Amino acid sequence: MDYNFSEIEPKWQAEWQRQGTYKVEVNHSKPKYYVLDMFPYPSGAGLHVGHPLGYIASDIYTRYKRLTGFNVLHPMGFDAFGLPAEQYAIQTGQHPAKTTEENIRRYREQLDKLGFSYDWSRCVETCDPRYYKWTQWAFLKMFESYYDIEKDQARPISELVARLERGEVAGVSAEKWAAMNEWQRSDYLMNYRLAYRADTMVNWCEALGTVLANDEVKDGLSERGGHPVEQKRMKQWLLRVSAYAERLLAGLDTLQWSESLKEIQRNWIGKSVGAQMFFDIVGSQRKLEIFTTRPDTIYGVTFMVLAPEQCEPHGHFRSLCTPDNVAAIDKYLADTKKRSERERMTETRRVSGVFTGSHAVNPFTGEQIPIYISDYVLAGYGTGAIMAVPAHDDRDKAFAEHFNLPIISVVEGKDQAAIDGILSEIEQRGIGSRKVNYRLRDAIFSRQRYWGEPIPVYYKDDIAYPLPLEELPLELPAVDDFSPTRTGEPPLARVKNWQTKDGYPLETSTMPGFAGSSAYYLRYMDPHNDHALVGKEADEYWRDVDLYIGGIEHATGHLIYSRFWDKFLFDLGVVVDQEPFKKLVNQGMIQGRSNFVYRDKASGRFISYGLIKDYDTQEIHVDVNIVKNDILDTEAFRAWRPEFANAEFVLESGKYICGWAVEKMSKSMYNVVNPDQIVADYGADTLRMYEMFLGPLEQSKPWDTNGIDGVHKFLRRFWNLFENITEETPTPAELKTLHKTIKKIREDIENFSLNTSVAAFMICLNELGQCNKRAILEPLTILLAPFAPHITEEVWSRMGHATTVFDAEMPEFNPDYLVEDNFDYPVSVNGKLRFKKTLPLAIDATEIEKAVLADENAQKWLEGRAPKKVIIVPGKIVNIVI
RNA sequence: GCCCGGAUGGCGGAAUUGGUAGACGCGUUGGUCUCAAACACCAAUGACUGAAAGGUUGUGCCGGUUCGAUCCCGGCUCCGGGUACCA
Repeated sequence: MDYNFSEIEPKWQAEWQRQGTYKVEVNHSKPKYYVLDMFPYPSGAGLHVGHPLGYIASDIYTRYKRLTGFNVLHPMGFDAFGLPAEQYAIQTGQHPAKTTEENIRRYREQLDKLGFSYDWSRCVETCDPRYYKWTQWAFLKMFESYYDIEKDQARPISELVARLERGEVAGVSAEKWAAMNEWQRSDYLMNYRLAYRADTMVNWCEALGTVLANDEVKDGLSERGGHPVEQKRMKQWLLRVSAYAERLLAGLDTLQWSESLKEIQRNWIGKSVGAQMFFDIVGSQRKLEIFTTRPDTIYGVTFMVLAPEQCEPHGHFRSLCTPDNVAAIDKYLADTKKRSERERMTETRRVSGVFTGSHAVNPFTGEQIPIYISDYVLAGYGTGAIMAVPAHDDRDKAFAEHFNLPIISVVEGKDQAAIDGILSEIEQRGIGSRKVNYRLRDAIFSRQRYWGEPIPVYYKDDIAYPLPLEELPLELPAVDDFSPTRTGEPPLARVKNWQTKDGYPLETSTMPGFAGSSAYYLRYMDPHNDHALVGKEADEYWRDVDLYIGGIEHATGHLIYSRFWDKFLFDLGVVVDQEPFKKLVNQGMIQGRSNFVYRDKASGRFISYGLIKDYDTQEIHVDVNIVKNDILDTEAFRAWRPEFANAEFVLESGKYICGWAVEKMSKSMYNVVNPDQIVADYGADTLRMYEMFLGPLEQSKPWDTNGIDGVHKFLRRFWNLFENITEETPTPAELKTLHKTIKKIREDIENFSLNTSVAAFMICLNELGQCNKRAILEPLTILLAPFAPHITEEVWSRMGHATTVFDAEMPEFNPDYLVEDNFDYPVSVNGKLRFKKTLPLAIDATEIEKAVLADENAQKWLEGRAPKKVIIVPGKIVNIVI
């Protein structure tokens, strides 16, 4: 009987579904394990061969954990809100809900064909009101919370109000609070709420008609679509992520993430420790506040610099601009504004600036130093003003050289003791204090778009009020036009009755993409709970994600927001763990491998790759699906496109060889490989094992089907062993092979070294030869089951088992089978002569030395040269030094 | 610029982290089967040299430590990723 994967695979997929093989429930008699994939955005293009890489790895791990006795939660869902569906809707008028639903169905079909062990009864879709009810709920909780610095956690805003009423908040007396009207109070509390509305500089994308978060902007262009992004002042909802900066940073140390990923997050949080200092201003009562990490260089300060925004007509330091300089300053401000946008695109920098006309006083030297304005100082970081030390900072130096300002060298290298000394003095003299600054900004939380969660807030006299929790979910209303209104308002402004029951207008912007993905891992634990995001029992059992697999591209977005969200829920007492993702593995990207044909410009014939140097040819992308091992299927090529119907070829060795290159996987390069095609040709088990065999999981690599036959051949050989299974007793050599393989596979899975484990299976079969003994094949089947679930399930049932192979137990490694009587010692004589000597393992070093020196080979070599010493690494090597 | 990571045959990649470099797979060559091709199976396969045994050389480049270095140290080159007037 042949290995008929196209019959076996659908049969078992249906059977697993019928039996609910992968359904999991809370089970206190077993240890839990939670394996999570980053859920996909269901795009219209469907899955390509790169998507499943991480899913296959996590599925192998899930099945392995289950076989070793864990109760494994392994869910899947869809990140269904997002821009592409909406862009498509604007173009075609098709409702995003409809296209999203279709895409999800297609994704689900494709995923099912690969034999994943997801518990689909726990599937969540972020655009489902039953799901986004809890996204909105968390938002309202954030709105009703503030960050208590002393307790170092989020607390209800009502506690802050109570403290204000008692006059316990610095700067606001009880009387002052009592005297405030509703509008003023709302305005004041907005400075504290964890979800707040503020007038801020935002990344505005004209083409997309919406604002974007910092992590959605790359090199001044939108991440989706690559449209230009500009800075604009707008009123927006934000999340006070910055309040959690220190906890987000400290928490990293407790996680089993790759160092590079942790480093990306550390840089993004960007903690810097230094001092906040106040400089007197000549002829003014005001002080100039700066932040520096190097207070020890204070004696080298020769000028001050302000960010341009500080000196705009309504800016903080406009008053420092003296009348004779105002004209020059305004010209400079106008120039920088224009320039900054252009420069973001070209990345060129040049020194520029203008003198304010005012001077500050160096508190340590008493010297008067000029105050400049320059665009190299950023308004958004620190205090938007710096003390310039040209001798010890490259940017300050460039500026000083350009404007002929003095450069005074004062310190050599960074000396923490000196810094601490100066800091103490600064604090003593009351001119500043120790201060920590973070680069991490609050996350902008409104998008001027339709296809997202409505923000559950309404307005009364321009004051924002939360919708009562009982009224959640606030469902996204139907519209038939998805573009912004004529006045530039979001699509929800078109909705006739977009208001509360009492007629107050609702917020018209929606939540960003990261909202729905921030707590989805919690919802999987208890997906049908109508009373809570996650119930106590479910949360206390499943706790956190033990293993999270996904792409590195979420390092500064989802993985920051999600950790923030989790910490907030922890403060609320809703979840028991402070970190959501204990261990995280980033799978590499699968790139496309394009193929080319070469058309001779003179004759129009197609020249095989090895011969093109003799012709003047034009390189043309050819569909990789009609090329195998770089050999073109010439008939398929003629059928591919009408203009090639009569193509003629110049072959080498009877074949047309194509050229190739690694490029991004994309339709236009004809290098997209669809997993469905591979599954049809080779089966899901082959695809699963081949994707793992391709190389280390974390590494990016081009998709290349050149080696897939080797893996398929392995499965066929495995299948054939079961043809005439016998009950014979295995030989010691066979048992040794089996246990060597058990050891290797178990270690490799634990280390995610899945490429070498596939190799280990192949070595195992090579060594076993035609061995068809049940005592060997049965444990081998269980071992292979995580990798190739269908074929193993089939042979398992043919071996007479009534239950699924995944209810079996993973075979244990027994070291006794690996003990050998003799061992090959490689012997090297001073690096020249090398030979192998078989010696008993259990003999002591001097005996080994004697035996080696007595060896014929060694004696011949050593003739006339006395050995100085013999180095023996037990069980490994003998080295004779002459 | 700064911070991470990497470089091994014709190709993808192994190497118990200081102990026989190149596992496993692909490709290539030769063979068996076949009228033939495909499939399958067997064998060889880093390079140079040699009829062979063997010899020489070999993990991006230069140098060092060591009996011994893909691995450790110093200095480069190139490639990938993150980040960027962050004071």
